[in-house]
Amino acid sequence: MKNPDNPSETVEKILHAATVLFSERGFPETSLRTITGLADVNLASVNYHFGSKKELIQAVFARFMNPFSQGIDRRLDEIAEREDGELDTEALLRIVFSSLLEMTDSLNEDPQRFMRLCALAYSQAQEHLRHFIVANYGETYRRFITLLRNSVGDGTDAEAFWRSYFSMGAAVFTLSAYEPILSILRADFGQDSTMDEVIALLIPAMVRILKAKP
Amino acid sequence: MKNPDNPSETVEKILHAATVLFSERGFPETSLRTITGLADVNLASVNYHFGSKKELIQAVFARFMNPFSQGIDRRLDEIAEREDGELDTEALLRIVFSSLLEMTDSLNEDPQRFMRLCALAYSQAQEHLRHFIVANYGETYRRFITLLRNSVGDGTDAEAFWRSYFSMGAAVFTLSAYEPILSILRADFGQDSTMDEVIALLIPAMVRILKAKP
DNA sequence: GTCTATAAACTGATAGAC
DNA sequence: GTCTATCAGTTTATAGAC
Repeated sequence: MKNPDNPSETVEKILHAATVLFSERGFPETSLRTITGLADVNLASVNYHFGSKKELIQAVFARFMNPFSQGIDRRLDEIAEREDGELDTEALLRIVFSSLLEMTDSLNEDPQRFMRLCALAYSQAQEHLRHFIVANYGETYRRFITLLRNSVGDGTDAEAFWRSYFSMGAAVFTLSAYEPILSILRADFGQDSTMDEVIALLIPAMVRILKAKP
Repeated sequence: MKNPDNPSETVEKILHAATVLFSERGFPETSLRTITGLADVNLASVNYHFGSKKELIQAVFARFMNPFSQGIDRRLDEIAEREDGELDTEALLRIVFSSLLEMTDSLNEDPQRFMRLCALAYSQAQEHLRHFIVANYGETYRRFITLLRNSVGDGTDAEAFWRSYFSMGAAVFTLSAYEPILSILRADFGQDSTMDEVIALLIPAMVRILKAKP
């Protein structure tokens, strides 16, 4: 992007439209024409402002990931400063989810959309995107995962490693498909759940996966 | 397909090549030219044998899903016939995983490939595919999910419902990304895990998610 | 059933006027 | 910074010869 610190109105319109369309259809299924059409800007403006479609995809992620990783780092810093800094498994998971919701709230975007983009980043042929994410946010990720490993207690490294992916899968899968799953719950049981309620069920479930057997 | 019961060699070559390429790149990223090139058949043969790219995608799924759902039904039938038919949560999960591995083994395909196709079916714009799966295999799914619900004990329906999706996410996410996750385990810990070992860790983790609190 | 050739419709990207 | 027009490359799908 030409000037990431002061995005023009056109840039913001493109980023929002791209977020909506990418999360609903996937990256290759969404053409630049569809994005510029929804954003009501000229087709050529994507290449002018972002350079290419790949760089637009990365910019969409950076818009979410920058405040998200900063939120996690800030919360970890605050706890590290305190003498009695508690860092049990549940507290660490709460840090992630509160950072996630704070970020989507301040961007005025749906958390499900961001989770869906994350799922797409790992299920579609977007090698450039995974490299971009690891290169820019890998440090915060490694800091967190080390703390998480220390919080889950004994057990072999390989066990703890796979359990962390089991719990990540539970979270990413459920939250990225939140709306369709919810519509099944409504149809089959006539019930409803807010995302806060789902996260309240999800956190203890993740703790139970992550913790070594009692 | 013209004659699903006796697929020609051309049809089988196309289905295998499509399985490999779709699972590695996703559906829209894989062109019919790439598929017919790898299968070493003529470009026009896909439209001749399957009608369209959409129907090819559905045929790829049917090849896996038919023996998979039949395997689950057969095992459930066998247990239902026995007087002492045990149907606890772990036994039900073992039925799914043994049906999965039996199916991929008899097709001589990689289970990870099939799990990756499943993840893609729900993360890409393939509405037609999700309809196809629900229409053709929904009955076995509902039979299984009812037994699973009965096995997990008390708790509200909404809780049990969300927990079943948490555990499904843990399984689909981990197994569909088995190779890339394994390469991280090798790089960071110098360790290795077979898929059988991962499933052996996964089943108790899923049971712990599914079961209401002790 | 298999092939070639081609239609018809997209795609991302860019040159150049304003 | 925005626009039109267009290029060059791709895609799925099909018509028609063999």
